[in-house]
Amino acid sequence: MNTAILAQSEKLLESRTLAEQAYESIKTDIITGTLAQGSKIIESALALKFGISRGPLREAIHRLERIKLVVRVPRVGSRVVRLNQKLMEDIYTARESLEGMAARLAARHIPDKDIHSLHELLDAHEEAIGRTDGKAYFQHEGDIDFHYRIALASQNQWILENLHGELYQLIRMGRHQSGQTPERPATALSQHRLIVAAIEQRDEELAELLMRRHISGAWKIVKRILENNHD
Amino acid sequence: MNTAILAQSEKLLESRTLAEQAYESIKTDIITGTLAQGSKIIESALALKFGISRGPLREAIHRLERIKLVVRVPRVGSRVVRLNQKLMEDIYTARESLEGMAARLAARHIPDKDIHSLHELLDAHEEAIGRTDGKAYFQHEGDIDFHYRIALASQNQWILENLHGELYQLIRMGRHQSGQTPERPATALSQHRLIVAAIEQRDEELAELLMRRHISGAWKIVKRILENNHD
DNA sequence: GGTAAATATATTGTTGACAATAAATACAAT
DNA sequence: ATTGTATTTATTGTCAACAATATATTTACC
Repeated sequence: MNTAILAQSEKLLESRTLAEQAYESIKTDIITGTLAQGSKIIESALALKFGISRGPLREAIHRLERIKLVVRVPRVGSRVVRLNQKLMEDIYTARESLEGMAARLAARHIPDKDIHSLHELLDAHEEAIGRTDGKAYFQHEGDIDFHYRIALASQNQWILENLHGELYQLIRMGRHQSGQTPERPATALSQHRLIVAAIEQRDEELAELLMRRHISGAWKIVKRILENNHD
Repeated sequence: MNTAILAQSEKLLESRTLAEQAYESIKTDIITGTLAQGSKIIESALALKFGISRGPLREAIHRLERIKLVVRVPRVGSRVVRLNQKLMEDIYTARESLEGMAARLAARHIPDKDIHSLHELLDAHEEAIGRTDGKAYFQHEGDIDFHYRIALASQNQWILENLHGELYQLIRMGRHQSGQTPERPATALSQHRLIVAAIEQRDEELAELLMRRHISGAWKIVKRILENNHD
C-alpha cells in the first residue's frame, strides 16, 4: 500500500504545474534551512535554477507568502521569513487556540473506529520510542502526525487547512533550525494518551483543556531553547 | 483628518500595483454579490474588463483564493465560493476559537488608554442604535469594528490577519447575501460591554468565555436564518 | 434517438520581451 | 571624509503571444 501511494504521488508530481513543483521544492529548502532565514529571493535567479520562466515561479512565491514562509514587499522583493521569538509565540498561541478547538470537535465528531486507530498510532509511537530510545527525530514527525489526526477528526476544514497547511510548516521550520527536540518524546506521548482518553469519553471540555495545556507546555520548552540560543 | 486619510488612501490606490487594484475590486464584487456565488471566473474576460493583462489579474485571483473567496482547480479554473451551511459553521467555529483567544490576549496586553477608547467606540454604537433605531446596517459594520479592535488589542499578528483578512470577509459576504441582520444590535452591544468590562478587569478567563458565548450565539441566529432561507 | 468517438473551441499554463521602479554605484560639493 | 545628487544597474511589474489542457460541439455508429 505504501508503494502504491508513493507511485500515485510521483504521478501527481509529474502532472502538477510548474508553479506547484517549484513551490514544494522551495518550501522544503526554507524549512530545512537550505535557504537561510532573511535571505533575499530573486525571481530570475530561482527561475533559472529550476529551468522555468518567471511566471510560474512568481506564483510559487506568492503561495509561500500565503503560508508565511516568505515575506513580500511590493516592488521591493521577497525574503525568507525570519523566525524571531515574537513570531513563534504568536504562532504557538494561535495553535493552542485552534488545536484546543480541534480536540473539542474531535471529541464531538470522531467515529468510534477512528478512535481505535488513534490508539494504534500512539502504540506505534511508544514502540518507536522504546526502540530508538534517545532518537527523538521520529517522534517529531510522529508528534505532528498525532496533531494532524486530531485536526482531521475535527471535521473542520478551515481549522485543518490552517493548522496543517500553515502553522505546522512554521513550527517544523523552527524545529529544524533553532535548536532541536522541543519536548521529551515520552512526556508528549503520555499527554497524547490523556487527550485520546478524553476524546474517547466524548469529554469535549477536557479534551480541549488537555490539548491547550499540552501545547502551551511545548511552547514553554521551545521558548527556553530560543532564549538560550540567543545569548 | 478624515479627508487627509482619504487623500492618502487615494494616493495609495494609484500607486498600488494593478494586481492589488483588481484584487480589491473583485473582492468587493464577490462580497456584495455582484459576482454571484459559484459563478465562473474567466481570466481573459476579467482582464479585458479591467483593461489589464492576464498576469496581474491572475495574481489577484490567487490572492482571492488565499482568503477563500474563490475556489480554484488547477487547469480547470476558478469559481466564486459557494457559502453552504457547513462552510459557515466551520468559519464561525474557527472564529469562536480565535476570537476567544484574542479576547484573552487583549485582557492581558491592552494598554489602559486603549480601554478608554473601546468604551468610546461602544458609546458611539449606542448613540447610533438609538438614533437609527431599526437601521441595523451600521451596526453590522460597527460590530465588525468592535471585533477588529479586540483582535488588534491582542497584539497577535497571526490571529489578527486571519480574523480580519480572511474570516471577516467571508462573514461579511454571508451577511450581505443570505439574509441580513444576524443579531439584534442592542443585544450585541450589551454583550460587547460585558466583554470590555472583563478586559478592563484583566479577567482573561472571563473575557474569553464571554467572547466565545457571544460568537456561538451569533452563529445560532445565522444558522436559523440559513435554514429558513433554504426551504 | 441515444451513446461514443472525433473534432473544434475556449480557457488556463507558460514563455520571453519590455516598462517601471528600487537599489547600488559613481561623482560632485562642502 | 561626508553628505547629497546623478547615473547606472538590478529587480520587479506588465504585456502579448504561444503551448497545453479541458470543455463543448459535431459526427458517426448502433
